[in-house]
Amino acid sequence: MAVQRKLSKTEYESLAAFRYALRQFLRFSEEAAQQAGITPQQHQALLAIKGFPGRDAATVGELAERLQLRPNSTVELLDRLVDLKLLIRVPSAGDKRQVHVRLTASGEMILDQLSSAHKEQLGRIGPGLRLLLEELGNADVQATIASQKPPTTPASTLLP
Amino acid sequence: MAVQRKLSKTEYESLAAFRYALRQFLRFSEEAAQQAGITPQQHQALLAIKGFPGRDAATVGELAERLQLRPNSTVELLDRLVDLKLLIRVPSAGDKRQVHVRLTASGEMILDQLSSAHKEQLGRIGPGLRLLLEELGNADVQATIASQKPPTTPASTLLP
DNA sequence: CACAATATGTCGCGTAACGACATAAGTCAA
DNA sequence: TTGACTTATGTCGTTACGCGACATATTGTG
Repeated sequence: MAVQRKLSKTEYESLAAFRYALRQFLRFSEEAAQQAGITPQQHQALLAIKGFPGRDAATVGELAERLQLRPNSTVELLDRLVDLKLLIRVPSAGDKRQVHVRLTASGEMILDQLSSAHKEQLGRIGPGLRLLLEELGNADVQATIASQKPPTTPASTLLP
Repeated sequence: MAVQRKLSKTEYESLAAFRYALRQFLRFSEEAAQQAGITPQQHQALLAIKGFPGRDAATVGELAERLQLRPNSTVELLDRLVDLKLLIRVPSAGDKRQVHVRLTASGEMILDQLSSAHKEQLGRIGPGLRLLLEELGNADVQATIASQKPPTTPASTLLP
């Protein structure tokens, strides 16, 4: 299938607006993590563990997938969190190659605080993000090719 | 206003699922950029320029805001893109402190290719992301505090 | 006109993620 | 059982991005 080329100016603006919103959210997240005394990556790891579907622990491999990191990078990230006493390694009962990882009380506190802040922030910006995504989904292929007929007013121009 | 604490397991899972989806998208984006021969950051810069609202050029400061980077970091990023001949600096007509930046033909080609791929991908994952955001927005504060009554089945458990 | 504020640019540093490699534990077939 | 092969985790040196601190040029302001 050939890649469809020649996007309209409006589509570029929509894509850019989406990334801008994403970066703003990630910046908020980074600053929140820093204020909590950890790095953004450490925050992500804590959340991936506590928020693992159906469990509140996970193996290194599972976290590597959820964080989209190489397994060895994940090990290094977890090492730092263990040093901070925010999580502990738990030898797996079954497969002894695996190592489970679980939050400590300190880890839970920090994650709780950060997650509350993030939930609030997502409540604020969520609707805007959804609008941007909808706008990108509605991409009128006709107007895209012809680069004519301005499509429905882009949400990107409506946001602050 | 006091930060609301004690999130439910479901809320942690929703937050984690959202970040997982985000990371998957960003990973896709990173790989697409690499295959196009540039770094993810360079791709973001090209998009921010071409997708700047109302213009197809921007100043360093404007890009710093849109990319959520420090101005000096932005300069370095732009330097690399100029080296690659993907964009050019244009002295500002008015304020001579400012420097505008614009894509070259090569830059346009690469961005066009990448943007098409991203538009496709967002068409695929957009609906899932919107569901996750809606789920996070609907956060039933009642159930959150009591940590009881499983809320509406989380979209995170429905996705592949 | 002095002086503060703004915009861009330079340099050295800290660090996160990676690739390449190492080790331990499980699996499977003959 | 043994041996070969795979999987899971961990170690180490390298690379590159973003940053803080600082420098320069232009603009605004009293």
